[in-house]
Amino acid sequence: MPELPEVEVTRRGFADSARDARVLALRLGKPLRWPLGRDPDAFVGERLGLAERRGKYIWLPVGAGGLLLHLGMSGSLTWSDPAEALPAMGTHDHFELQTDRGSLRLNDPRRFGAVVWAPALDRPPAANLLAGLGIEPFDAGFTGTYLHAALRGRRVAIKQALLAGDVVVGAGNIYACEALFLAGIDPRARSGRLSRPRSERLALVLRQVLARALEVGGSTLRDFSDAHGVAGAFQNEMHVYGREGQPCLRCATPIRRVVQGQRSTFFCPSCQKR
DNA sequence: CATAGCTCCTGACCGC
DNA sequence: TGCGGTCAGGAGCTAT
Repeated sequence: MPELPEVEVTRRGFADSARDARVLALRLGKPLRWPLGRDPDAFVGERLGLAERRGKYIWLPVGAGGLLLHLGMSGSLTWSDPAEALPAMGTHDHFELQTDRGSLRLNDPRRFGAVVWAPALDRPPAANLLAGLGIEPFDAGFTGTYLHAALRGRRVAIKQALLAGDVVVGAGNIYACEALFLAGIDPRARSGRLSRPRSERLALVLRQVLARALEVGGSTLRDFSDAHGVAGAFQNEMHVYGREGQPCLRCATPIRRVVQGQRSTFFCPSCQKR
């Protein structure tokens, strides 16, 4: 599942190559989450800017506007150089941007992903989709103090608060579970009850786990690969995610799985406290 | 405002 | 081997 590390790894994989490229054609496959919102032919001749990331979204400037892309849960973007023979669009290829410098293609079996045109990042529909997103975990403002204050008054479990993305962006199911394990916090703990020191600890380990995943190319459980088709390796370093029943790597207690908000949560009942 | 539930989609997996 | 049922999951949307 593409979370912040996977999205950022993807962005880095094509941003420089795509910058300043001229659009030759835009092709669409099956519908994604929302319609593109603009005539595909209108992109032809326009120039790409430098792709940036906000949360799990990628903003790719095109002409005077841009495309907001999301990988959903099974999407991957690949960049191929113009020299490479471009394979025909496959069943799960739903978007392709051909340029004079290469092609960007979105493959997404589940089609929870999105590619939406907006006249600017701060105008609809991009602005609507980004509204309400929390702080970037690598922003200097993301501190224990911030986290503690942002969670104040909340009754939802800390795991769900992390997933919601309105406090801090970037963590999906994998990294939320891993960060809580590393912080020694029970995922079912009420978010508003998190102490200052534990908030501090959580902010720190969340940044650390995301940074580590970024370093090793993200996590590849099934579909994910970077802009050059390379799989990530963080799945080999997971402590709790997907490890139900297996011994905790720290204390050997069997890892437990519970469901929170229709989502699986994995944790060590011994290492993680409320 | 905060929260819970529903929804999109399809490959993988399970039991018969 | 084939088939139906169930599950997973990001996040917007609706309802409470």
